[in-house]
Amino acid sequence: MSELDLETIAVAVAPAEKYREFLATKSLRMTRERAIIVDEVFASHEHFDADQLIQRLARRSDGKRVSRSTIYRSLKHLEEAGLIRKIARQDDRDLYEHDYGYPQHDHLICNRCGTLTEFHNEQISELLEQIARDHGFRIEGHRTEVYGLCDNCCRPPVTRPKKLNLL
Amino acid sequence: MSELDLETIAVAVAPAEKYREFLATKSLRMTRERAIIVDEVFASHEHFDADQLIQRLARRSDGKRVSRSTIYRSLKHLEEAGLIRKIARQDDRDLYEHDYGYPQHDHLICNRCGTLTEFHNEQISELLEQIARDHGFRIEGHRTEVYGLCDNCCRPPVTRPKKLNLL
DNA sequence: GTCGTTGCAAAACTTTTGCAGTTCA
DNA sequence: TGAACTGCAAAAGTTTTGCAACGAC
Repeated sequence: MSELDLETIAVAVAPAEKYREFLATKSLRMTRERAIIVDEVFASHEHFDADQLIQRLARRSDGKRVSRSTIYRSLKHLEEAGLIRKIARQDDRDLYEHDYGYPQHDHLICNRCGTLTEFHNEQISELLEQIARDHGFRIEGHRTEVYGLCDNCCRPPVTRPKKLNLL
Repeated sequence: MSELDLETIAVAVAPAEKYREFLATKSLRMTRERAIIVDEVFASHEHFDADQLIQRLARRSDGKRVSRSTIYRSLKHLEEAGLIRKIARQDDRDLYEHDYGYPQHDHLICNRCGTLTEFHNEQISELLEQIARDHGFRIEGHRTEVYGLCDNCCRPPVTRPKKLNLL
């Protein structure tokens, strides 16, 4: 099984604080709603889409509800602030992941079960840098999505005929 | 300036013919509309989105109009048939490019002007193969998008303030 | 007090779908 | 002839926006 082999990197300030700084630079305000959202976004390291975040916020027992519009508006901010980034589209929705306090990485995406596996490879980054240089291009970021079948899905089905279990 | 340094590869059959074969395998029919669409899609090698294709078809002087629904339906077929593929999202629309008669490649995408520059690098493919192997993952394809500023956009602006011209 | 912000409902947009009539094989 | 196809209009689904009330600084 492929395990997550990346580690969280040390960050100078918490996401909420970084968000606050970002807001300050644009003369925007840290509101109750924005605090709730950045909290919830960084409460779990899973990738998520807008709808899932809306669900998670609706499920909170503390009644800290935030409207759909505000969530969409905040996702834009968080992306602009470099706290999260879009990684792909899945089921016609934009998928986000943490971009702050987490090293650059790419994804293996299973065409059958949708599982995302993260990986990091420095050589690829170096090659891309080289290629960009050759084209007079200044890299700000990249996204590599590898599609195919994950470990689980390219094995023969685990639910074999009973007969085989007896062999 | 970065020029397109990829060449069209020889293909055994024309796109329209390949489409016909695909349709045959699914007991579908080659209709007047489908012929018009595959023709128009392969008339130019530029990447495009559904709306642009609709515009191009609407602009045809021969009056070969095709409805929006049929175009969307055909794009799905063409993708499934391996004739085109989605390369990214731009302006909230799926962007397509030719996938038949054209070698695998990736893109440098300018964050400012949106220009797409194609490149191909075999070493990256090999690295990805290696990484996939390590994870028990079977690659079916990949997409690498490099974001940043293209050659043009990372130079100082050519249209300077008038004052500077007088210095 | 001044703006920025929120929530709501409505709008905007791309893409999909149901259906009646049409066409291909 | 019959199943597949088209075009239309309507629907679906996500994301955005106008606006009046509200809240941060």
